[in-house]
Amino acid sequence: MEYKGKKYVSLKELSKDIQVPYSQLMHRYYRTGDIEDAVLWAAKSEEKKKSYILWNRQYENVNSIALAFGLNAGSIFARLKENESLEEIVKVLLQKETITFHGKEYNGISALATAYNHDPSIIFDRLKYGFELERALLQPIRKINRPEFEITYRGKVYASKNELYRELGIAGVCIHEMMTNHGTDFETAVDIYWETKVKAGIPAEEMLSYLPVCIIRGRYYKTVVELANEIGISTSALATYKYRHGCEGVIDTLQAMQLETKEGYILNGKVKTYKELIQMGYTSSSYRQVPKASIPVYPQLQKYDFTEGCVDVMKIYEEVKQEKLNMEQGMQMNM
DNA sequence: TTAGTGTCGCACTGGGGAAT
DNA sequence: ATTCCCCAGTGCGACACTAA
Repeated sequence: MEYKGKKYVSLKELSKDIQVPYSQLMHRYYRTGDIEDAVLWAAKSEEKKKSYILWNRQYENVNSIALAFGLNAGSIFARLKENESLEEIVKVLLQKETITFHGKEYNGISALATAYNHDPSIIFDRLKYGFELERALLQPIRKINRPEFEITYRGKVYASKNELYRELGIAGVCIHEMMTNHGTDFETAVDIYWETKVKAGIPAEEMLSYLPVCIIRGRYYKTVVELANEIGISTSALATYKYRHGCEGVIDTLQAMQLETKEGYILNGKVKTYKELIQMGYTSSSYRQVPKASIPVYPQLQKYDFTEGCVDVMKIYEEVKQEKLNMEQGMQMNM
């Protein structure tokens, strides 16, 4: 074969001569039959491989690096665009652990975007075409003027779906996910989110990229794990109680758990359980002489108030979702 | 409480079209 | 060339639930 005017007896010889990996060259060449293209492709693949070498270790892609170091891949991507070395990026990110912007720490770009009341998708988009964080977050979003993107929701006209997301403070991914996971149409998906948001008392201007499990006096709990950790109870205890007692949400479960009491025995001013008394040498008849008292099963919960300012968002969401899905089904039945 | 199980959704990723 | 828009994924860890 011939490459750049020079003749070679084999691909192998060519690969050796121009220092391009043989297997990639062969792979491409036998599919396209174009030697120029194959060389470019093979060289590029080699270069790409090299670009993901970090501390003498080869990675498939940025995602695997992010995974290996517990970092946000998006942050690495954004910095790679600034031509920083991979080493430097990871080092810096490892030190910070989270994304720092204007002196505040955020757990990922998505959290940062919503903190600035942006739909994360537009921030991802902007980063994709090279915006730096500052610009991506602060530059106003241009108005668009394309009638084909216009959409009407509850009588109001929005220039695009994205504008509707911004106005209602619901990230597009939420709507998209609802549509794919529950097979709803666009309007029903928006209805479900919007109504949940309103009923939960979350202001429209607050952008949501997820629904919190619950809100307790202004604090959003993203997961049950987060809540359980904070109040000092295991998630399994919470889940089991909920399951066994048929509770509807996390808040009513906690309320019920708070009221749960068991028999205790007062000994020298301290509360002992039946089991402890037996271990201490009491017999099945003598322990009955010890004065009894009713004590809470979950003492760690007693100091919390789960009624005032508590919103069980997941419960509201489930109710609204069921109602809307039934309504949608009813509509289809009538048609 | 731990273990098992199956599902879900977070946080992107990617790619194309068109107005600006 | 840039910057919006749209849609369509997707990996995998986190999750809820259940049982023992």
